[in-house]
Amino acid sequence: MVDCLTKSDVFKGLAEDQYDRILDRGMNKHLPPHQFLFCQSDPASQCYMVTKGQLKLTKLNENGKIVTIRYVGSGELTAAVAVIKNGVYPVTAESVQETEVVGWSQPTMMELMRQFPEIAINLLGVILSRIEDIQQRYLEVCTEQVDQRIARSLLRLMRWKGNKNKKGVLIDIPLSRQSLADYSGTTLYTVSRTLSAWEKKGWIETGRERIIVTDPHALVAFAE
Amino acid sequence: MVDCLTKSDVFKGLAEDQYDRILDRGMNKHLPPHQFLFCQSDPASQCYMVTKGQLKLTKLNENGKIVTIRYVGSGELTAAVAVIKNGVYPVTAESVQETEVVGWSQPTMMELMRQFPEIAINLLGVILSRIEDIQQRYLEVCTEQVDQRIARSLLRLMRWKGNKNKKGVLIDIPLSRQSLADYSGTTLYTVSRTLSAWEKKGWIETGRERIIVTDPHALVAFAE
DNA sequence: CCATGTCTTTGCGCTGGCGCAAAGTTCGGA
DNA sequence: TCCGAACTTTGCGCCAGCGCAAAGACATGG
Repeated sequence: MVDCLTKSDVFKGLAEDQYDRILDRGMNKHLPPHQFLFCQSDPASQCYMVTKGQLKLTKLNENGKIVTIRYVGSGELTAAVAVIKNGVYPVTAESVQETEVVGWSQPTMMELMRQFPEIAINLLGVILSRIEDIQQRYLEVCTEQVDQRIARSLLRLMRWKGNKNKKGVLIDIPLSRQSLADYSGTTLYTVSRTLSAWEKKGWIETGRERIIVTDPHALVAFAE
Repeated sequence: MVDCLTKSDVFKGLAEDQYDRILDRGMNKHLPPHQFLFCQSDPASQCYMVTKGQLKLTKLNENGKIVTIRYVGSGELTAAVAVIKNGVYPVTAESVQETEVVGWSQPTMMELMRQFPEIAINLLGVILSRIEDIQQRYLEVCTEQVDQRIARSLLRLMRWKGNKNKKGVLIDIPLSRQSLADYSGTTLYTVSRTLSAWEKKGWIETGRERIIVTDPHALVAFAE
């Protein structure tokens, strides 16, 4: 039995007891912060649903340069590639904080999809949203200036994991300048300089691995 | 009845007569060059399979800057979003040359997927490959230099639609400097300069909207 | 309370690549 | 055969953003 607040979109439309049975077929795993769940180029054996915490999906090029493809939060599924193809993981998954996941092997997932055809259809929908997200980010990185991209990244993270408090909206994961740079397709230095400028303008408030967006409206306008 | 050389991966595993019946459920469309099949932000009503020619999928940002997401050739499916979600097309599809497609409406596709569950599974596989492609391109545009990206784009197009002849491998679609720039996330000028340099080195041979890769090996090495 | 490691900031110089402008090339149609 | 439109090339100047270096801020454990 797993303590999962958000039921994954992949399993929506299923009855509670069916959902429980599906969870029982999976393997629970617990990850301390900064632990790898799977690595790029490893054979893809399992797909995972995050039940607590969050994963960061990154991709490396030949020269060791890194880029963050997306963050995966509670209730979200990842490594769908392991469900269908006998391939390798195209990305690396690393826990951001303490994180819990449920993993299903390829045969198990196949069996579940046959038993509950909803799942395949839902999975299609989830993956399509993901394509749209990465296509949008591809467009941005090709056509937008660095500071616009940083603004959009912040807004994206804010919508995904923003916690409203008296000061503004806190992005509720440990987020270093380097992490934000990897997520925006730029460098540590440029992120630092840009955030400093925005802090002076009163748009955000920053701390060590912590960002509060105090004026989301200004950021949205800036991102155009 | 449609003259389609390559059967789409989406319909593989189906018997010939089933395939024919599926094609009969679709609507044939013929497009002259540079015609739009559908436009970004239009309600997504149909998904399409290309049976002849090729489509270019592009995406615009707010300032009118354009980027090419991918090319779609004979036998490939596109606008899968129309199958599952009641959303809008996230990209614009434009014919490169004279092109023929078959289109299916959302209800028809849903019905076909229920009748032939293979299709949903195949579709998942196709879409996953597409995610991997765009994720890889996202990595490249974030981490690689412009000339490396142009090299990779050329190689990608070469593998996709290369025709070997005595001189080398001809990329067999009309491909302007501007198109290659849109596909590589750079500008017309930079592409022109880069191709000129490569031509001097004897790696390629160029003409108006035409590129022959005479030394693929050198290009591969350059792209690292 | 200090020590050590990690994260952040900022000055500075450099350069990859953008984009204008203008000339050259190619193609199709009249 | 000539014209005009579309495509391509190249010189030139400029600047956004990179990345080193060095100093500062913050957190954790002994």
